[in-house]
Parts: sequence; structure tokens; C-alpha cells
Amino acid sequence: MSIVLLAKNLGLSISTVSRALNGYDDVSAATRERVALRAKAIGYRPNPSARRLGAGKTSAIGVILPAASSTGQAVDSMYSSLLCGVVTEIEPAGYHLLASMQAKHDAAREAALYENFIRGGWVDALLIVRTRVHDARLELCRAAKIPFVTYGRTESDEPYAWVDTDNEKAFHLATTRLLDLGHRRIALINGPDEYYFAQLRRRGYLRALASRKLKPDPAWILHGDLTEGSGHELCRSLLIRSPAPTAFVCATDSMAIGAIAACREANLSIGTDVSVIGYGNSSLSAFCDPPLTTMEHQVFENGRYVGRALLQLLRKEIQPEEVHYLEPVVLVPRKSDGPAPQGG
Amino acid sequence: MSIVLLAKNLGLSISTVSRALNGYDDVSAATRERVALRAKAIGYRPNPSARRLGAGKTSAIGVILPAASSTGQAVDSMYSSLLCGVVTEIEPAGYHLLASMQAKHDAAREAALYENFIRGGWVDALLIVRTRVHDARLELCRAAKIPFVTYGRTESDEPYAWVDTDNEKAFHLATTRLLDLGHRRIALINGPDEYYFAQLRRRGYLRALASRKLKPDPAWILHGDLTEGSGHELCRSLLIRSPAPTAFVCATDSMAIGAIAACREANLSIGTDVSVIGYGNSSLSAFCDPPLTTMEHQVFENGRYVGRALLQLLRKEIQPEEVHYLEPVVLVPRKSDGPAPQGG
DNA sequence: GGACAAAACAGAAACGTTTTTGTCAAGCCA
DNA sequence: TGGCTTGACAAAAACGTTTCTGTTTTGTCC
Repeated sequence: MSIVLLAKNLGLSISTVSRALNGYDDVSAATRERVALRAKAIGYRPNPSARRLGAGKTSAIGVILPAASSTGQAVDSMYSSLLCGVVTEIEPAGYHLLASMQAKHDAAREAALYENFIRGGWVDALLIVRTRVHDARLELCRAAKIPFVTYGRTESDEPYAWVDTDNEKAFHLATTRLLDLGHRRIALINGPDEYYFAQLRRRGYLRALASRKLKPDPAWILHGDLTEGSGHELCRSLLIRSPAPTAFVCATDSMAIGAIAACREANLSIGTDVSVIGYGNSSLSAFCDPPLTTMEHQVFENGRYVGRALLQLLRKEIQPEEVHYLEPVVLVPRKSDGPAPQGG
Repeated sequence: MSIVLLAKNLGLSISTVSRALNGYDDVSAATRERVALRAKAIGYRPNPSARRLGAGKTSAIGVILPAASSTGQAVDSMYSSLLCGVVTEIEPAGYHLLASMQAKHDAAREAALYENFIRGGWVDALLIVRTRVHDARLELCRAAKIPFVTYGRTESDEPYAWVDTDNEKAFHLATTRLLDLGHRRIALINGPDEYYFAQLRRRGYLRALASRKLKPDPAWILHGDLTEGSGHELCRSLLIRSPAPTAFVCATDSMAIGAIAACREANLSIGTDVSVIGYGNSSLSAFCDPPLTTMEHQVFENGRYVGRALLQLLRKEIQPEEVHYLEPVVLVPRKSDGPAPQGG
């Protein structure tokens, strides 16, 4: 009854008040201002549910976060920063973030979750994270004609809006750095192969090797789940080989920490006997022993970019194919890498 | 028009269909089943916006996350697990989580954010995290008569629903452990004093000292912002004193990592010259050097508890004063602490 | 001054539910 | 058999907006 009251209070019709508040130009500037002032004075807030029903829009943007394990232990903390950036942008525009979680990747359950979000009319737009090489979620969104932005790219015939980090460049950079340091046996401790970022990273790694005419050893490319435990286990499995790698490029700082732990257990001195490079420049990477050489990317800023893109798509100010933001990555040199050991 | 179609399709009235779907008992069991079946068959989904408007309920639970810095870098990754637990419980009940963020603590802006959430009709219930000693948010919720659960306690005259970790016990436990190891100069690297958990932790620390008739030195109780950088800085400021502490109890594993870095810079051997205990049992704590003695608490499980409590409150199956869950904390002994150095 | 356009507002339908109130038939009891 | 209850459904009024379609007033031009 709220807008009714406001209208009565002003001696105007409901429709005029509504149009005044929404900035239509068939209401005089004077009236528009008068309405705005009075609305503020009596503390009028449009009821979001009614607004949604009336306009057919929800003012909500949905995101489904991947929780690696069923206990949620391994939710990637990166997402906090990403979402923080998104919210920073969409909140002032009156949008909210509707977050759900997905305990484990299961195609059927995932489709159901997204279907519910989209068809159920919960959200106006979606943020898709952790993109896979072939990602069915894009089709779901396209079929429902709902705007979306992916964080991470995927293989797709049709254009789509994406924001991503230059994973390929990053791992080319890191691998080249190790090559320049004299390393010839470089292992890649990668993320799950189904994710596109893992493929891009491998591609960067392989390209760096190829540019030095080095043949990659498939046994030195391993995939894990981005956790310390996984990095530890994979690194250990490589160290018992002979010859063992002298350097490890890891998909996350966490994996790098695990790898370093494995090296230490093997009585290898990090930065001299063996080199490790992480990814993410997490807050701890400067404080571990030795400080971790890693690659920085601005997750929060990427989140803001995503937020802005979503708003522009919702307002149809931009086409999906115009949203292609590839964040450059910078390498942060610290102490966990060094020249290849002699006779390595 | 959807329920209209379904009703027509069934030859029933809209109201009967609605009541059948919502399990009212003034519709025969046979009809109820028939409706449910047909609804499923034609893929009927109630429009959440309309449902909200009709029922005056949003089916959403709100949470406003604290982002420590304006860049969102220091969003506590713990919240991912907590929310994951909450969602696990509320999602099957048809509730969604509406998440917002608060860049920096600013009383006015915070109140506005919560007001918007509550008065704006965005959510049915709220989860309040990072409780302060005196927390104005409780009053906001009470005034708006909206159910809420706090994660963490606060000073309040009136009863309220809370889920918390036994912070006092935890730090009593850790301090006692260090005392048993012979330490007499134990520093507390705490979180910001405005948070209730920080006070409880100090209380546990002080109680442990008092039980051994030791007088606490106020200069050894410091407050930081829960990050590695802060732990590093605070620890360093203590190490240049004389006499310096021989042991540090830290508010988070991150702070402990920072403290360890500072100790290492001072050429102290961790676990022999100096002992450090963290809090949280983060995934990395087992893999750092030395592996971190820390305290485990089940954030995900706490989240589930919070979720269940919220549902029960919403259904009025329970009173706020009945929701008092204090999670016990267990100490995970590893290698970052040891006997006090001789002549310490 | 009459025709027309434009500006500014109003009326009413629509959005898709829930919920309150109403109706009707059947069953029960004295 | 008449009045009462009960079971099962229907009608219609909310819920608070947005938006489509009018309507009135004013101004402009020839």
C-alpha cells in the first residue's frame, strides 16, 4: 500500500508517482523532484517483491560457487575477493547477489541448480565461474535468454561475455623464467584437466618448452585439486622418479606450499636444489619459508570488471561479444626459485 | 499465468491448486496428489516473485560479509566454509542466500545496509557474523522483528540466537599447553578488540595465566587484523623487547604464519627457541614449516547448525533463546611449539 | 480560430501468487 | 426432518508495483 500512500500524500496518481520515481520523461521535472523529495521524507521504499512481479525483473544476479569437497573445506578463497568486487559494482546499481553452492560437480545436479535459478525466476543474470573446457552452463543460459558473464573462458562456437586471467601467458612466463635459470626438467603441477584454465596453463608451459626445443615429458604434467595436500602428494610422486624434476610450476600457491613441503621432506633445499613457483600471490606467499615466487592477478579488480559487464549487459548497453577482458599477469619474484643445480 | 494454466488443465480452481501444492489439508489427498503429478508433468514452477508478493515472504536469508580492506583482499576465507554449510541446509528447504558485502566497518553505512536488507523486504531472516562486543545490528533486527542468528556472541541483555566457537576454552587450552611446556613469557597476538571473540580469547588466555599465579604483562597482548602481515609486524615488535616472549598464541593461522616469519627473521628456531600456536587448522597449517600447532573448529558444521537454526526460527518451531550452540574446540598438536628454552 | 501536436498526468490492467471468505453437498445426531 | 458440522472446493480480494492506454490541458501554426 506504500506507493498508494505516497501518491495520496502528494495528490498524484499512482502511475505518475511510479513513473516519476523511475525517471520517465513524461512527468515534468518539477513533479519528479517533488515526488523524490517527499518519498525520501516519508521514508518510502519500493517493495522489491512487488517491483519484481510488476516489472518481471528480480534485481538479483546469481552465482553458484563450487565447493570442492562436501564439507566445504576447500572452497577456493579466491571467490571471496571476486564476489567482493562484483558486489562493489552491482550494489550501488540496486542489484543484489544471490549465491548458491554446488557441493560436488555432478552434471545432472548442476543443471537442476541452474535451471532452478533461471527458470524459477530468481535472477536476472548469472555469473558463471570455474569454466570447463566444454561447459553446458552456457547453453542453459543461452536457451533461457538470460545474460551471463563467465569468469574464465571455454570452448564455444558462439560469442559470449568473459573475463579471464591470461593463464597461458602466466605459465609461459613462469616456465620461461625457470628455463632462463637453467632448469631443463620442469614439472607442471596443474589443476583438474576438465577446467579450461588448466588447459591454457599447460599450453603456456608447453609453448615455453617448445620455444627452447625441449621435448615435454608427459609424466611431468600432473593434475590435482588445487589444495596443499594435492600439491604435496603430486610433488612427492615426482621426486621419487629418476631423474626427478628440478623445478615445479604449480597451479595455486596452496599447491606450491604442498610441493615445498614434499621437497623439504626429501631434504631438498628450496630455491637451490629445487625451484617452485606458485600462482595467485596469496597473502601468505610473502611469509612462508622461503617466500614464494608466484604470479599475481587482481581478483578483486576482475570481480569489479565482471560486475560492470553484467550491469551493461542487463541494460543492453553492450553485446556479449564485446565483453572480452583478459587480465595480464605479473610475476612476483621471491626466493622459492633459483638457478638449476649443477649436474641436474 | 502459470498456475492459472495448471488449474485450467486440471479443471480445478486456482485456489485449490495453490492450496494443494502448499499442502493444506482442506484439499483431499487424492486431489493433492493429482495436482502434484500434473504440475510435475507440465513443468510448473511457482514464480518466486509472485509468491513473495502474495505471501509477504521472500524465501531468502541475508548475510552481510565483512571485507577487511577496500580491495577485498582480506575477506576471511573462513566465511566460504560457513556459508557453504548454511546453504547446504537452507537450499533443500527452498531458501536462498542473499549475500552482500561491507567494505569497511562504518556504523552509519552498516546500519544503512542492514536497513535496506530488512525494511526493503529483501530477506526473511538474517545471519549476523563477526559480532562485536556491543552490536547495534541485533537491535536493528529486533526492531524490525526479523529472525536472526549470530555467528559469534555479543553483550546483550535480551536473549538471542547464537552459534559460536568456544573461544575462551580454546585459548585457555593453548595457553595452558604452553605453560605446561615451561613457558612463562607468553604473548597473545589477538584480533581487533572490538570483536567479542577477541575478548573471549583474551579471557581464556588470562584465566590460564591466573591459574598458575602468573601476572599478565599488558604489553604482551596485542591486537591486529588477522592477516599474515599483521601477525608478522606484531610479533616483530615483541621480539625486539627484552625480555622477549618465548611463546605466541595467535588469533588465526594466518597471523601465526606471519609470526613464524618474524621469528625466523630473528634467527629463532621455531619449536625450540620459540613456540607459536595458531587457530583454525587451515588446510595449509599441516604443510608449512614447521607444521603448525593449531586449534581446529568445524566451520562448515557450524554453518549447517546456523542454517538449521534459521529454518527453525522461521518456522517458529523454536525460540531464539533456545539456539545456543557452543562448539568445543580441539587442539591439533604439531611441531611449531615445544619446551621453553633453558634460561628463558 | 480551428486543427493538430505535445506535455503532463490519470485510470486500469497486468504480474502470479496467497489467503480470506464463501458455497455446496454430504454426513450426523436428536 | 431440521439444524449442525465437516469435508472439499471456488470466488474474489489482497500483495505493491509497472506499464499500457487514455484523457485533459496547453501551446503552436497557418
